[in-house]
Amino acid sequence: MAPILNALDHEMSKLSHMERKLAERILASPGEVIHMGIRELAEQCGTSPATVTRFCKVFHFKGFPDFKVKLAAEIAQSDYGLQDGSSSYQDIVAGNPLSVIVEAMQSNHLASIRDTTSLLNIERLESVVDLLCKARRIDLYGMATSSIVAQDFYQKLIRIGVNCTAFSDSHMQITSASTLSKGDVAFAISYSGETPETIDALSCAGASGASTIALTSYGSSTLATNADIPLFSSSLEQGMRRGDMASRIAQLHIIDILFTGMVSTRFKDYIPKLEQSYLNVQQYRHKRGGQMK
Amino acid sequence: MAPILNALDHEMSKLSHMERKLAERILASPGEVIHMGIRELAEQCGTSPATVTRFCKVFHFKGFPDFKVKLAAEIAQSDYGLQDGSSSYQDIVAGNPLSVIVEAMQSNHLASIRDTTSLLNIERLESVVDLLCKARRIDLYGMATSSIVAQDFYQKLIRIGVNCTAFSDSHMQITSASTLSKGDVAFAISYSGETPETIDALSCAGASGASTIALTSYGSSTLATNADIPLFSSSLEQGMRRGDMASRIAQLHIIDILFTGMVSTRFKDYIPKLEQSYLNVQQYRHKRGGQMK
DNA sequence: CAAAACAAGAAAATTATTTTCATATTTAGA
DNA sequence: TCTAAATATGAAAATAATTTTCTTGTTTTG
Repeated sequence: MAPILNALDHEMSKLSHMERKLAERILASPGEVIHMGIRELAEQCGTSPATVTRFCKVFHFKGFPDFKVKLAAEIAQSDYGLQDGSSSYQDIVAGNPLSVIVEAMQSNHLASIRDTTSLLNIERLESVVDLLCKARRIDLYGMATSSIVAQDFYQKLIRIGVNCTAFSDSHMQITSASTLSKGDVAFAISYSGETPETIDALSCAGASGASTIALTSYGSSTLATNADIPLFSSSLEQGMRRGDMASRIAQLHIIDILFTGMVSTRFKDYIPKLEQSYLNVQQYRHKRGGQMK
Repeated sequence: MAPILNALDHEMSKLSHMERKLAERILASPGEVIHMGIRELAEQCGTSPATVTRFCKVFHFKGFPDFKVKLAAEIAQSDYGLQDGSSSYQDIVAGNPLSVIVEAMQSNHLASIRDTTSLLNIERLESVVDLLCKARRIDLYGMATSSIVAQDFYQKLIRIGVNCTAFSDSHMQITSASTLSKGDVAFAISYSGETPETIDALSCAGASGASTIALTSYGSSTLATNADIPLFSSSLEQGMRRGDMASRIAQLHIIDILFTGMVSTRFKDYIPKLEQSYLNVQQYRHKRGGQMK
């Protein structure tokens, strides 16, 4: 599966002192090594370029550049392998070089999307899509980070002519919620599921007769319990305070599924509007560009 | 699926005669090209090494060796993907059942994050993180979908006490841009890289003396060309009008990396602020909850 | 305890890549 | 149409990267 890195590890005992240092460095972060020069790698291992070249030849590569290209290919493949199975969330701590952050972030976001997808309940999603399609009016509630997700959904829905509004002001949320009635939908978003403003708004909407949907991180939360239909994004390990980054990506993933589901089931109604809104923006731009010249 | 080869194909019309020959040769058998020297490739295309180097820079690579390593990684990925067929971007069409949509969406979002990560230039990211950390003031520009990304970044930066603002109003963008000066940073976001309002704002910011950063989809665009430092998220096949969904996820992925990079390099300055802002929100809520009961 | 074998770096040689510069070609404007 | 500017391109110089050679010091072995 990973012939090169495997070989480095396995042949470790047969290598000389400096060669072992090289092998260790490469195994530690191969992703970094493929972007290094021979001089740089040698320095980092307290050795000389000559030794690096010899090292590459020991493993039957033409030279260092050849080694890099082959290693890059191997890494790309094994990164891909992450897709099936091992999903681990990495916490990010002080002083990490950017290359480590990039890898950790990729790993977190991939895991987050995968985990969220596997938690999805198709039937429940279908009910939500159906409710949203039939809704006379849709209210979106979300504070802080979750307001970003709400705004995103809002922009999408507007483009297909759905009557909806996104609120991040807690007073406006409640005000709007109290004017909803049967056939309307309130859609509340909260990472923790414990944001009091959002809980209040959704409860109020439910009391007014609207259907209520909650999108929160997986686990029993007040918001999810109060909703007619709860949807869940994957939750990260507790205490990872910076973990709402992956969660937001997962929530947007769900939003995309819901939106695409709406467009797909009501193709004939929505697609022309989507095309039209796209073209209108283009045309407006063109006109403006012409005027400016 | 294959951002580099895709870009070569897609940008073909914008390339010059010799550059097109190069693109064609590379597309014909990329697997061969990654094992060639610059001289060899030049010869096979009846051109000079100089043109090859320039060609690589057009596509924002550091140089020919950098191009080879990145291409090797991409080929390895797509080869692997062919085995289970799940790695390509899927377009979503009418009447698809939700289960298909869910799978397609997962595939798209995963591919988007992986592709974007593989395109990242660590040194460039480091420069951006450095600029952002040292900035006296940061302006964020983005229209429509991109304003969501800008808002997201804004919320993060505010939490660590950075002096910044996110604009989606084109007049405000320009107004603010013209008041920037040396030591300030303008950060523009656009999926297409051709949003006129955003281009104007970034140019204006540059003229005012600020450092300019662009975040766009991969490929040569006006916005990227005008920026001091361009950053790229992976681009989808043309014509996939609903494709900005994956792009937005990829852009948020980059924002997360930048933000985490800032926090990580300036741990001592930022973390206390981050903790404090978190605790303050909690405390405020608790107080409010008490009063209401 | 020598002689052979090996490891490893310094520096030279080679090779690869990038940049500069001069020239040819195309494009845009008068 | 002609000229000026912009662009494209290759030759060659400059730079950088890599490999090889040569030397030295170390370990191993008889």
